[in-house]
Order: sequence, then structure tokens, then C-alpha cells
Amino acid sequence: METQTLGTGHPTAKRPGNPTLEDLAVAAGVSRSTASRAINGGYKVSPQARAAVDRAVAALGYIPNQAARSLVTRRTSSIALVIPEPDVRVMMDPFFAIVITGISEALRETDMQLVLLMSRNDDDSSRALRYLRGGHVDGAIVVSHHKADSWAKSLAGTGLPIVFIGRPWDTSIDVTYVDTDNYEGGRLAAHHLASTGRKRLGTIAGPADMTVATDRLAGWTEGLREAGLQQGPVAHADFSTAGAQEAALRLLDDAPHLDAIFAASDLMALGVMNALIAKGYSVPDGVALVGYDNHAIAADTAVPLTTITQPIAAMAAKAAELLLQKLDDPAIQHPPFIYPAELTIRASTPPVP
Amino acid sequence: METQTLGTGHPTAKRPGNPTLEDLAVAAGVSRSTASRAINGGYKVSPQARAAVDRAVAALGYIPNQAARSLVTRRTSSIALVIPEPDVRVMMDPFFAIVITGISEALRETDMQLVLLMSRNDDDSSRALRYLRGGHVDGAIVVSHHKADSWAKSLAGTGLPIVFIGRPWDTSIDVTYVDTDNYEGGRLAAHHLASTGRKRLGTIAGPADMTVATDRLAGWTEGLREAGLQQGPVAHADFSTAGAQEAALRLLDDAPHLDAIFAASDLMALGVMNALIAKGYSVPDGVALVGYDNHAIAADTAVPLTTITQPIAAMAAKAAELLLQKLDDPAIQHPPFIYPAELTIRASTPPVP
DNA sequence: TACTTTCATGGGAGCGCTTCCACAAAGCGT
DNA sequence: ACGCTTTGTGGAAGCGCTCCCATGAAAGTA
Repeated sequence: METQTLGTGHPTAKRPGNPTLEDLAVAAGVSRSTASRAINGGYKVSPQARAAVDRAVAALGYIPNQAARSLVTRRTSSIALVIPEPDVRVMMDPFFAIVITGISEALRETDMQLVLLMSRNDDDSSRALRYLRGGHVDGAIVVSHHKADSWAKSLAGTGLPIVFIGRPWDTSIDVTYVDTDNYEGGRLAAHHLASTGRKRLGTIAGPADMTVATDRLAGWTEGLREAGLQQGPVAHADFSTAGAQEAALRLLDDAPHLDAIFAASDLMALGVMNALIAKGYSVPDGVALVGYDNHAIAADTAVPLTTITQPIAAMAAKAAELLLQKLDDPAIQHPPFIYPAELTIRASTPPVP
Repeated sequence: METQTLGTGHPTAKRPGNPTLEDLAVAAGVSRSTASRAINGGYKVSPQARAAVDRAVAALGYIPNQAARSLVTRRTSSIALVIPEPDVRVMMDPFFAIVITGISEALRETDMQLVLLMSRNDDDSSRALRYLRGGHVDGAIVVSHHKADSWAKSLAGTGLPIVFIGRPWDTSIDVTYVDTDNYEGGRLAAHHLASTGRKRLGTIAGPADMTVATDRLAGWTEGLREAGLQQGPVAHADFSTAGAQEAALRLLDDAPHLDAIFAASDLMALGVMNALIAKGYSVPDGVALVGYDNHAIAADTAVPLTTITQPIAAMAAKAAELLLQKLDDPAIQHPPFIYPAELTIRASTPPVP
């Protein structure tokens, strides 16, 4: 390492920049303490002092220095959304977009800001961890949590309030999470397909290292059992269209006589549809198809998609809300919050002719 | 389980919080100054002192308090990505996902973190502005900039380094931006459709208050002129599938004899396709279709989509890179950085029979 | 009137960190 | 030997803010 850092210009010796609280106080003709109080809710501040400060704020365009503030308050007014996903494709899943907007919505009326933290590998994930532990944020929401991720354990020790979206693997320690009823979603898919008269059902499940995927699969399996159908073939994919397409091709090689497929996400259902068409199956009469998420695109495909609808935005908003509560009272305990899944029937699952 | 016992281990007495630099120094047997130097690159620190500090860091799990650090350095090690979009649907555009990943990629080797700032209306946008000016971030990247947004003006005064993705409206003040050649993209679309023998061409353009949209439209218009075709009908939509679908229906009402449509995004092309099918047109033989972006989905639609490919990730990464340079040297001037657009031909634009 | 209680205020002590500065200890020419 | 620079070091001064506390004024109570 050369001595590059110190060589170049030093950071603006005198700061004509933003006015400080001191400047504000002088301009308002009060003390720094009073100015501070006036700014922070005005408790124990006379109306005239408060008005003077307000005027000075406007005149100077005063904006508090957040670093100084959080140095003493130990609050940063921002929370992190941790997305431990390595791949661009996964980020494109509308799931994340909805989660982000859901959280934003919940944060609207607060002064909290959302910091997006994407980690890609062990290296980065420790970097992300450093960030979280460095006092950068007051709390974190973790989404798309994989089995190998050690967020729960690593963060539990730090005392950083944290809420998971989607049940984490390790629920032994006290973790707060919100989720949708993925088990029931899988079950609904199985029952619905059975009710249309399909007999040979397969599924493209999500990654085996995510509870959201295993739960849907478990529900699906149970649904098949309840319907008196035999267990069909299962292939795992990564929730992406391309991944599912490939998985579906494998699945169809192994089990060419399927008459229905349940894909654990709408994006994956698209991939399955591509695979089916490529293989010459007719959809939906030859092979029926059920997706998951009720993504906007599900209604607009060539064959509109029957799918499992889940309130992702509400769930994300709830996660944010729970986190805010935890920030308020770190000792608070939240039971898991599970949203229902429901079936949305479209053209991709007609009754058997 | 109502037991309020403190079963979960917590050494949280009063403030066992993170160890401070002072603690570190004591543990390493050096002064606070030396510990600080050792941590920050080790300039003018003896190897043994440095080793001692490193050991102490590991032993204590020391992580610097970012607030204290940035209070004095006036650096926060994070930059904001500002997305002035009010609507969930827009967030779902893969464009943003790619931008985010592109920026993340560029930031990988730095210790910079990305803060996502979404603003929804005037109220929030001033909140976002406060955030930016509050010393929360070292710089900002603004994407999806609308005409009415006053980011450029508002931020120019603060001295906050800022880079736009997509040419901003007001380039009078010195703004840095990266973009793709939207004009050329529009032109390519027109020329390609003309070359297939289409004569009556319409377009679904993006919002009239975004340069990215007006540039594509201008290029399209010029392309038509160059090809000797008459100007066709134009409808504007908001880059969403649903919006484009509606716009396309209007467009087709006004001009039912179109034999080709250029949609200014792939998502909008999907909407156009839906509208065409709903209206009983045959795609692509009756009406050819060109999209924009080359989104993953463009290749997977029922009729694979001819589209304009643009290097969004590269552009976003470049924006981040330029911003980092500006952080290093605020005085640096960057000329606009424009990436090329290129045509990707698929099945949606066959030659006229 | 004398007293307690409330309220508003400013002084001052940090929060944890970087960095200026003085200073001692080498290095190294002559 | 002598100056001279180079290097490593610790002390101390803040960065801008919050908040405890002492102080005095106003208001309530006797």
C-alpha cells in the first residue's frame, strides 16, 4: 500500500457547509440545549423560543448532522433489508420488489430509511455482517434466508433487532418472523389439481435449502396423500424461469406421463410452460399447471395461470412493523405471524375432458 | 409459555456494547492514536504495534463505530440509489433489479454500501432530500428521473456528488450521467420494422416526462422518416405492462390498420401483445412487435420478442464507478457516458409474407 | 409572605473516533 | 562526533450532537 490516501487534498479544513446546531442557536438567540430541544419535539421549550428556532431553521436551512446525532443517541433511523442472494436472476423476482415496496409502505410515516444489503458469498456476507454490527442500522429484516446462511446465529449475539421474512431454519433461538402459509399453499395446489381429475402429478419445488420451498413441497406431498394420489416426481430449481425450465425438462424425461405440474413460483411456472411446449405437450389440456405467488404476469401468460396467492406486501409491511416495535422495546417477544395462502383459479387447470 | 425467565443467554448488563477503540488500545498495549492508525491502513505504525492491534481486534471482535468515525471524517461509506417512482409496478421492472445488481457489482471491492431511497411524492421527496443532505451518504445515483423531479437543482447546491442514470432534463448545470443510446435504439426499431416490409407503424412510448422515453420516440420518428414511411400514431404509457395494454387498446381504436408496433420496453410489449390478442389481431403475422431492454422474459414469451438490447448492468456499474471517482475528487468533471443500443431479432418481427 | 412545585434555560460533559502536534528514537549523511 | 530527516508514538483537541444537571423564574399552595 502506498501512501495515497494522505497525499491528496485534505478534507475541507474550514466548513462553510451545513450550519451546525451552534449556528442555529446563535441565529435563534437561544442556547444550544434549547435549540436541540426545540428541534426534537420541543419538550420544555417556550413557544417563543420554539418559534425563534423554527425561524432560524428555515433561514439557515439547518439539517442536523446524523452522525453526531446517532453517536450519542445510538440510533441511526435506518434499518437494513438483507437479501442473501448471489444471483441477478433471483433479484428480478417480483417477490423482492413487492417486499421492498411493502416495507417502504410501512416505513412511510416514520423517519426510518431502508438500506438494502445484498450479500453474495461468505466474504461479502461477513462484510454485510460488519455493516450490521457497525452501528449502521437500528435493525434488520432478512429475506430469502438459506439454510447455510448464519444470519440468525451471527446476529443474535449482537443484540441487533431482527425480523425474518420467511421462517428461518433455526428457530431454536428466539427469532421473530412473518411468513405465509406455504404448507397450506402446497396442499391447496394438490387438492385443486386432484379435483380437476388429474392423476399423475409432479412438482418443481424451490431450493431445498429454503423453508419456503420445503414447506410448499411438504404441503403438496400431504395434499397428494389426502387426495389418495400417489406421490409424483419432484425436481428442485432456484425460483428462476430458466432454472425451472431445465428442471422441468429433466422431470419430463423421468416421468413423461404427467398430467399436471405444480411449480413453486409463477416465474418457475413460466419455465415449466416453456419446457412443456418445447417437448410438445399441450397446455393446459394435456398437462395442467399451477404456479405460486399470483405475480402480475400470471394472469397475462398465453394460458392464464392458476396460482396460489399470498399477501407478500402485507407480510413485508408486517415485518417492518414488528421490527419497529422491537426497536421501541427490544425485550418484546413476537410470535410468528403467518398469512394465509389462497387458490386463484385460471385457465391453466381445466377439468380433465 | 408465559415464563418470563431469562432463558436465552444474554450478558446484556448495562452497556457491554461493542468494545471501543480505547478498549482496543488497552488490549493491544498501545495508545488510542496508534490503534486508530493501525486500523486505518497502518500508515506510520510499526509492524509489531500493528500486529498487536490486529490480535486485539480479533480477540475483542472490535468493530469501529461508524457514527463516531463519520462524525470526524465526514464520510459515511455509503451511497444512495434514488428511485423517484411512486408505484409498485414500476419497481417490478427488471430494469431496477439490474441497476441495483450492476451498482452492487461495482461496489463489491470497495467498502461502500448501497442505500435504497425511494420517494413517492413531494412530501417524501423532501424527506429523501433531507436524508441526502443530512450527511447520511457520501453521494447518490439517481435513476428514473422525471421532468418534475428537482433532484438536479436541489442537490447541486448541497455539493453532494451525484450521478444520473439516464440523461436528466436539466443539463445546464454540471451534471454527470450515463445513459444508453435511446435515440439510436428507437431508430433501430423503426429501421428493422421497415426492413421487414411493414408500412403502418405505431408506437407505445414511455412517459413523456422522461428523457429515456422521449429519446426513443425521437429516434423512432427519425427512423420512420429515414425509411420514407409516414409518421404513425403514438401513445404514451408508464413502462408497465398494464399501462401499455390500455394504451395499446386506445392506439388500436385510433389506428386499427397498424401492421407493427414498437413498445419502449419489453414489459410494455407484453401489454401490447395482450391488447393485440384481445382485439383479435394475429401476432406476429398481422402485427409485428418490437420491445426494448431484452429482458429475460422477452425470449420466453409465446412469440419471442424482437427487442433492443442495452447494457443496463454495465451502465449502472459505470455510474457507480464515476460516483466513486467523484467522491475521491469532487472537482472532477465527467463527460456523459453513452452505451450503444443494439437490435436483437426474434420471432415477433417476421418479414411480411 | 414564604414555601414548594413546575417550567424553561444554558452550561458542560461526554458519545467514539480521527488527526494535529510535539516529542523521542532511530537512521544517515558529512 | 554532529546535525539532519525519517519514523513511531501518545496526548489532546475537537467533530456536532444529546442530555444531565444546576439555576432562576414563574406559578401554585399554604
